[in-house]
Amino acid sequence: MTSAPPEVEGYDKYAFEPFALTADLAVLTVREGRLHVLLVERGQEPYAGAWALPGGFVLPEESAEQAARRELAEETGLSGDTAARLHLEQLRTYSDPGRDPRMRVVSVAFTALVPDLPEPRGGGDAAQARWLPYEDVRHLAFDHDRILADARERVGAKLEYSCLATAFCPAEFTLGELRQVYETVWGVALDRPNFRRKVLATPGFVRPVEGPPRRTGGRGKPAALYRAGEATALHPPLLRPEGRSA
Amino acid sequence: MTSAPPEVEGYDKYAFEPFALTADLAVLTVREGRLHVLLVERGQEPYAGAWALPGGFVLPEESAEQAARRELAEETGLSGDTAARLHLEQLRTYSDPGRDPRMRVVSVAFTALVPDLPEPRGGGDAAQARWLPYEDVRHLAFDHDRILADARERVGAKLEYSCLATAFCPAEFTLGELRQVYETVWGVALDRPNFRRKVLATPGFVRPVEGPPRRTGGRGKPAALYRAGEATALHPPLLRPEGRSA
DNA sequence: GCAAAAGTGTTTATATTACACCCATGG
DNA sequence: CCATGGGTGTAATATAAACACTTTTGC
Repeated sequence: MTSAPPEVEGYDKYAFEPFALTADLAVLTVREGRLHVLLVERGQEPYAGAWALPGGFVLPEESAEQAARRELAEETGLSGDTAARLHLEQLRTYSDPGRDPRMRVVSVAFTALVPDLPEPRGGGDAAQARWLPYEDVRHLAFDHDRILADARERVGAKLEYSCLATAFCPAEFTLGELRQVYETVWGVALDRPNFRRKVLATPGFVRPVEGPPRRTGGRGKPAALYRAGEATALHPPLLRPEGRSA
Repeated sequence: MTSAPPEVEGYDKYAFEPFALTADLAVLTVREGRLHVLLVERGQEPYAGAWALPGGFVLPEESAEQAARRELAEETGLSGDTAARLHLEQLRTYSDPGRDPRMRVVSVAFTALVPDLPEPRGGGDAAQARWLPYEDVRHLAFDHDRILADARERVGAKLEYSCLATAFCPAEFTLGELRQVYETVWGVALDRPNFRRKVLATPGFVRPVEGPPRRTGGRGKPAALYRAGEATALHPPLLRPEGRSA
């Protein structure tokens, strides 16, 4: 229910301790066989000089998701057009009192899965923005360590039963690249032939690219190219060998 | 990132349009083979007289989850102790500008799965509180129709790969009751023998109750009793016949 | 006895797993 | 020609689905 604020009956917006709302992003990508996270170096207190997830305050006329896209474009130099098309997913909201020393700040966290992008340039409030390997990340500002860990867990689980993995790939990709996404996020090796059959047996997961141009990931035989299909769910799911879920 | 609010550098908490934060709950139960939702009738404008999800404002020293438990206890007459033990799960946050006509209100929505409880008594801001069959619910206040639909979808998906279904059951339950949870939420009939094997084959899903007392759900042969086990994930998952996922 | 639900067994289909093997390319 | 990754085939195993049958209760 959404009745009037406590201690107030006449909707006096300023009569109670205000909340600030931020949108923070865990932007993940697979680069050189390792999971990477987009981080910014904070330019001001608190936590000046520390690494943090990109994000910022939600403006009065924005939804949290709009704010997330805007902040991402501002802080990384992505074009607004690219940011508008990104796969963004709401992760959860962090509302513990005291998570920001200045005032009551509630953060709506998002997860973004992106293909390997060019190195970002800093901008906005961020002193600099960089991709860092997930394993090397420690001691982020605020409760961002926890947010990042939650994002990683969620992504690992969603790969099992959704077609999300294609979001890590460029528009056209080989099945080897797609498999590498799973292997990187799950940290296991998958059987190549079985992976291929599984993916191709799922209607709408990937669609072969017509023109028989082929491309190689480096060495070896050139592979057929695919695009992401229209399906979003995976049935039956692709379970990881030593499975866990959310 | 969480730098200073826009248009402000000195952390003047009152210099920008304030947000209010609410916690709203989709409390679901299975009753007489149908999914039911706990709703309250609004006692004041806006939407006075309309049905809404229980919930209310997050207080300055609370997290959203604490607020959700407190509001649930207040509005339904559940003991604070019961509310403290409920299975509560954050669903998502709704932040569209304009979702509340009075001011900028952001809602953190939770889903609660509860066993068949006694009819609630109204309290707090609510004129009355009632269980209503999910299928009959329409035209809730604010964007609560959407929140409720999201909650239902999430619960249906989570039954597949988590042990959540036991949250709908009382402390001791029969496998028939557990199966009815699945059948009700998914709207399909499940094969009894196969369901039984599947549940018993999952370590930690249910634990048999020692004393061989047995109980019947109504007619038929008395069934063995079980308690919820310590497992939270289901591996491999229990897929619904005509599957979908989140 | 009959209906209803529990519980056991069995058969068949489908999915997963673990390999062996050939193909095309770069160096 | 050999290392590397793409792609095909196949047999062994595990899981899921369908259904027949016995048991125990209330009425």
